[in-house]
Amino acid sequence: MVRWEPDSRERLVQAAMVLYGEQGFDRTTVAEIAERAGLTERTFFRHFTDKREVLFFGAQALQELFVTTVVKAPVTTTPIEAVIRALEAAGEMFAQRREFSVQRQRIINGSAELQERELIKLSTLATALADALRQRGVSDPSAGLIGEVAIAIFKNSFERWVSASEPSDLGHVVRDSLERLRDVTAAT
Amino acid sequence: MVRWEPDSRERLVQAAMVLYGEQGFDRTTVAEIAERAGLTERTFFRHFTDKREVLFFGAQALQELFVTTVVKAPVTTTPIEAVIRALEAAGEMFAQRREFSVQRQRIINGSAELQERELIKLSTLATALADALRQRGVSDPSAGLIGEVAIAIFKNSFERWVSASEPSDLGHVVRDSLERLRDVTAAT
DNA sequence: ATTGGTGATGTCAGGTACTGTCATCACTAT
DNA sequence: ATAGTGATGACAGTACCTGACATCACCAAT
Repeated sequence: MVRWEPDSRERLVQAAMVLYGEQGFDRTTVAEIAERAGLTERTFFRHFTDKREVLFFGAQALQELFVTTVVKAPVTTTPIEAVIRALEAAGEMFAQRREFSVQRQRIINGSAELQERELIKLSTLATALADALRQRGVSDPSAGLIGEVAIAIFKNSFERWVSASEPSDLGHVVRDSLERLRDVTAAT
Repeated sequence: MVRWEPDSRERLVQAAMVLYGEQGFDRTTVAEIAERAGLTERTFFRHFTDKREVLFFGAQALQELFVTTVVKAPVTTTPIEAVIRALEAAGEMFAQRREFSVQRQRIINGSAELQERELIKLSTLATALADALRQRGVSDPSAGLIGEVAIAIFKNSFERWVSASEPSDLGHVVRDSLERLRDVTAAT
């Protein structure tokens, strides 16, 4: 007889998604989540540092995808192009989980606390991108700026992609945003 | 005999800055702050929604400055130029409080929680900027993008300005970042 | 087969952030 | 005088999160 059911982590994520979706993040307690997953509150906090983190377990994978895409781009690729390719690669990753992404975003948009967490994850991504660019020899101040702007594009594109009535290609939205940025920043 | 000393709000801000600076944000309790200000914990939470907000009381003024600068810019001004002017105006505001800004930023950089709060304030600024641009007739998707990118530039510039050994002009740093962005996004 | 170590979980006690509710009382207007 | 107001205090309670120790299926070595 097994002492515990396996995949407790996944069960906690499932339970949290359902409850956050049904009652909202604020009105869901960690005790409820744990109970629904057949576990204890204490165990929840062994798997996730806090109540919010349960929705952001995928962030590290995304960051790794970003970084390796940038680092592995051909030497002739311009910095901005390398970064845009990384965003496109992320697009493919999200394409397979559109429904999940939409639900998750709905939950996040319903809670200021969750939005804060999302923003700091994106900020970490920006820093990671900047580091990857420096590895490619991009100058220090430019790397930081490109990282930030890339994330601005990503955020903007992702918002549009998630809220679109017709499922579209995130990669295309990203390209479109870059074009728009060029138009808009062009000197008069 | 007066029942209470005046300026309780300011006293709380003062006390919080000192204690956060001395012991760090995490190891400071609201009870300590209140005691140092000669008040109770409950009163702290009447003035500020949470422990972090005490460091962000100036955000609204900054936002108003941003928005009015953008809205009042001459009709002939391009969107990106209007936004950059707003950042420069903010630069003048910060110039008079450089020491305070440096100390405040040191505190924020020492706490992940405070960084989250700062990011959502900046995000709100981006939205406000986008709204102001729409008022100027900028198309919907562009307005959002410009707002985000403007904030990316601001964040980047402010970081450099605060960490510079020699006090510099924030407005110049902003201009410099925009130039850099143009170079970097230019199509090959 | 026995033994002992390991790792995931449970149990319990406690700290701190934050909230709701009611009491207090200088000040103000009538 | 009197009643109303507004900022504060007092106190109880909830929920997030942590530290410390106990439990016990599983596994490896003897």
